Amino acid sequence: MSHTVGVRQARKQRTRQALLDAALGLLEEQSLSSLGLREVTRTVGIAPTAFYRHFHDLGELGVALVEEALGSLHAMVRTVLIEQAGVEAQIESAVAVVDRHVREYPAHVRFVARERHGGVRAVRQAIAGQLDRFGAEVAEALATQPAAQGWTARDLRMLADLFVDRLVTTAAAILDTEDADDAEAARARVVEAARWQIRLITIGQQHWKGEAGEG
Amino acid sequence: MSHTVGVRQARKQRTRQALLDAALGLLEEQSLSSLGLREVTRTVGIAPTAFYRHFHDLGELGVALVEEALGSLHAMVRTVLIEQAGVEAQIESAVAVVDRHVREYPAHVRFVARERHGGVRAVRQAIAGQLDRFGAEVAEALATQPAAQGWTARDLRMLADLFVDRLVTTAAAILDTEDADDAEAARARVVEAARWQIRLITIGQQHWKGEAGEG
DNA sequence: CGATTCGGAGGACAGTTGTTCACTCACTTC
DNA sequence: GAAGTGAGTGAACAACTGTCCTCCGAATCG
Repeated sequence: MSHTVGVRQARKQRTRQALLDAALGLLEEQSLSSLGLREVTRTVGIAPTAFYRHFHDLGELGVALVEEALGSLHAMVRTVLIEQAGVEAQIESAVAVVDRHVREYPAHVRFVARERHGGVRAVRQAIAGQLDRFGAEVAEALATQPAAQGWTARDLRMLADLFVDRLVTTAAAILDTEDADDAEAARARVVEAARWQIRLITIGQQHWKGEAGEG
Repeated sequence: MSHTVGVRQARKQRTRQALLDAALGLLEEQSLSSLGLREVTRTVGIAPTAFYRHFHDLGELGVALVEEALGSLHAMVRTVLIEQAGVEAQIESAVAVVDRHVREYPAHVRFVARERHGGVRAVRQAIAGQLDRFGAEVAEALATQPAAQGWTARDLRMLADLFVDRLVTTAAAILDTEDADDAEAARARVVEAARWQIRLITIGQQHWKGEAGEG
């Protein structure tokens, strides 16, 4: 009973992961719609036909990559918005989480930024779906905060989307600093600008009702 | 002296434009790094080798497309921020300009959104350069407004970038509504959300000094 | 008018692509 | 331990790619 999972199935999942890893590596310098099936299998070291044992399509592989890249996103909402107390601490934490995530998984972030509006419909929809769920979760978390009492669900959602878009844009902007003159300094500037911008949005949130009470 | 421009040069520029148009059309359903040179010349109706008379590379064609797509951007700053008086009118005007621009040039907008983080470095840099100039111009325009008196150039630039990013994101989001169930309604929701979000940012701007006076 | 320039045509080149088919052979199952 | 499953192989297919070279013919120039 030492192999309840099955040697075969384990080996299959290992080459499946190898395909995902190889594709992610190749996608650092091209986009999914130009990636070749043979290109991927060649870098893994298997025959081209073996690819079909795992995916019908390169698009299907792309969707799997989206899951891998954005699946861990949801745990972050809790980390930032629930475990932290105080607006300033939340801003600091949110930006820090993004910064750290880009440093740890640059290829995943690049993939999402590139394919969010890329040429493969299925992948675009997968990313849009994940970000939509993410926005909903942030809105839900915001609703529990004292600063958002009395807000409609719709307003909370628009605010959440504003935060999410800003974090996604920030992640992409951090990546772009990699080939700058002084990469680390440029990165610090982007992160600082993101903190400033989110703080400004928060101030807008706090004064919303007083300024533009909705009819 | 009726042909000072030259029949030859005019014909050349006409096929050059045909190449750009054909490429833009093909790029609606794929990304630049997967676009084929022969694919483009085939839809134009010329021999593959004729391509080299106009561009060394498909990347070079891409850079030309960036110029075509984003070159008209700078005139918009004046339209929105100078010709309009009053914050509310400016917000309305900015969002309306984006909405109209996406409706008139959807392929150009899609191209920019797709290639902003796409697989061709030269095109990425061209887009980044244009958006950078755009941000600088918005910051400059903001500086003339009474609401921004006493702000540092750095703060104005971060605020401008926040506006620019929001408008770019909105343009891309509008495009995504094209294949929704009720496209026109979804589009209206996106536009309304953008207005709401920009209004909130503006409120943050107005209360910035009072809340977080910098040392 | 003659000479020259140059946008475009057409053929040919070696490589690459996705997909098919029949196959092997280690693992699983009974 | 025999039968069956299924991940991976390897050859072959037609279709396609970017680029090179030579050539044509109309627009330009002196």
